[in-house]
Amino acid sequence: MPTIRDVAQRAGVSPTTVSYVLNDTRHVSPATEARIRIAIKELDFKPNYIARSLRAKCTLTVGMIVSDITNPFYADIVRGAQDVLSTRHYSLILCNTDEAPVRELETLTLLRQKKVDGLIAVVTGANVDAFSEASDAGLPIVLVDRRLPGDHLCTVLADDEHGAYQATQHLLQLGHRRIGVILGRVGISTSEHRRKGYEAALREAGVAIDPALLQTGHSTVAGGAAAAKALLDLTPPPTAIFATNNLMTVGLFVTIKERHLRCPEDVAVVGFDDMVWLSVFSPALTTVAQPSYELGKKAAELLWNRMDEKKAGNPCLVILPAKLVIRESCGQAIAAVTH
Amino acid sequence: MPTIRDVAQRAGVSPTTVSYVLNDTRHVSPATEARIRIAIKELDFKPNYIARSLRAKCTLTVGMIVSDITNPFYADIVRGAQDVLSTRHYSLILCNTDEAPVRELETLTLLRQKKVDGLIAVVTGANVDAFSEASDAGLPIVLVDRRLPGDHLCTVLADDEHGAYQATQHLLQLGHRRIGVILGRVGISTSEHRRKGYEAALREAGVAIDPALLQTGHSTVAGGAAAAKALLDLTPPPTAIFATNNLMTVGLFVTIKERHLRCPEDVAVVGFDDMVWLSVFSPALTTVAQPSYELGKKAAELLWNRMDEKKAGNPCLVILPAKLVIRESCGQAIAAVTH
DNA sequence: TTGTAGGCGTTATCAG
DNA sequence: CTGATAACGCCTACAA
Repeated sequence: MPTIRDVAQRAGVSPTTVSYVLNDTRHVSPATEARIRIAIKELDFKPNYIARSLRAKCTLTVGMIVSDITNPFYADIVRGAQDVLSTRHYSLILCNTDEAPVRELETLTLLRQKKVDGLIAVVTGANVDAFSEASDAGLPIVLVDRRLPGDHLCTVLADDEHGAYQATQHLLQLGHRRIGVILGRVGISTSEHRRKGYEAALREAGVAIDPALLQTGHSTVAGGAAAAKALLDLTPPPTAIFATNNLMTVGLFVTIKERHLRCPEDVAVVGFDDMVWLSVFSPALTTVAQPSYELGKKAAELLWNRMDEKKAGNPCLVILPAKLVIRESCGQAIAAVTH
Repeated sequence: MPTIRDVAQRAGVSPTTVSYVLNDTRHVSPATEARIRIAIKELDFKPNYIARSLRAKCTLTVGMIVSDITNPFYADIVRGAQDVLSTRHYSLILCNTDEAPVRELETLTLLRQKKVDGLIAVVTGANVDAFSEASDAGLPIVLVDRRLPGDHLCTVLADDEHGAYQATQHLLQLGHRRIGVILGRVGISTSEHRRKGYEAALREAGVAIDPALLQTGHSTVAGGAAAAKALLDLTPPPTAIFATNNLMTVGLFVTIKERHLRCPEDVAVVGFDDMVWLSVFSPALTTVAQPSYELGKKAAELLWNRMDEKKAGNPCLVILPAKLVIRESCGQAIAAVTH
């Protein structure tokens, strides 16, 4: 691999000058510049970014922490972030935590050691101090999807509460009164917000909140299935179920299928998160569509501002709308459900 | 940020010794080691990996190029690779090409400049020379999912041909004789292999190959929908359609839904790629399941061998089995289809 | 058992 | 308009 010195030698100038033309950072006579460019071409010289990073204290790399890239919701977020960052010539180191606080912490440390210029993270909620400390130490950080208590960091969220509110309200309008809800881990801000939206809609409709109708679990297919079983085992069972994330929704359908129940005839369902394939199979899922791609995009834009202008600014909170997409899985209005 | 010198000073030793205890690379008296460790703790010193990389010529970072992380198939591959590499303390720079050769080339160059220790790629097929050159220049590379002509690089594939063969054979056994197939871009090795498998099954069954029944397009929902329309517009239309990747399968179902056709009654369908949610909605999809996670895992293992032992070895070709998962979307055996 | 010194490939200050 | 020169933070002969 040729270095800047090789180029300099070949062009008969000093490495300094080569560096300057490379970065277009001071005027160089057309003649020498031409010679240098030729040398660069001939040697097929490409600057070593590691060396540059060491010197310039800037790596053009940002860290991205999500719980699992395999979850289409996070994949969308990553893509959104990546699209804006790659435009700015940043690349992205991707890390999965699987919701494990230790891995999150290790990852954070690793990324700091690799000197990423910034960080976008979907947090587990367990490492509040570590993130604060990193931020205080000067690392630009933007959280996506979930907030951290205190809101000391820049955060981009979907309007979970309103999304859940709309979903629940929709079911209420269809005549449902016993509406089960499947929530993710307590302690994650999204679960909290979605529960609030659910309760707000019920309260507004004058429907009493039955704690037995709230089931929480890990945001996985298994977690959703377990919660679904608990709900369907109630007497009477709910006539509708609101599953508040994509994997748990799948778990719910696994259970529905296992029990040979029909949707929406036996249970109406509203999910959370949207994906193309949810609209083409039966029952096409009524769901709260999160602006997943935009979440990532917005997070990256905020991060970029902070990295670029070095103006840390105050922590900010951006909330993007979530909207209900009505399809078949809720069925038609039902008269009065009396169990 | 404290440096190794700060630690040395605080412990009253030379930076050298600190470095040696850090890397456990030569014997140090217990007493000094203890002092050093205390200093490290007190200063909360963490080595700067950029500096280390520059010196050690090893970044503990590998590049991963896929066409789109938003496609669950690639997300799985990435996850598989990541799981094995993170165990080895490597992190991963993720890049999307969207099948654009230019972006692929830019990405390759960028990753080389960032001095990744290795590269895993799903190639577009257009930059054969660039990849060879990088490999010749000493960059360990493993291709996944698609091969490049000449097979000069280590490659991990799914058994596309046999997968497609099984799918087609299954449809034949059910009595179908006019079987349409929706293929991805020609020029991508997977399309070629899947076509071969399809044709082999037909040939074996003594069914003539009708070119009108082969439709190709971009591996997107839109591409799949277009191909589906072309097939369904034939007279007579095929009684079964084999869609050879996940996005195109969705496109097929979009079209089926638009035309108010029933599956499997009006058209039987076999897809490619499996995902949890495909098994819970109706019609549950019969599909050729690729070992996506294992593809990534295997690729990373091969890459790791090359990076670790510096034994480049010969290019190798690993083919992982793809297996047909039978569900409802093919329906029951039909007597004899005579159009 | 420990330390000195040089260099990895760039960039940036300062001087010419 | 151009060049020495000194870092950036770490590793590793070589020397003691």
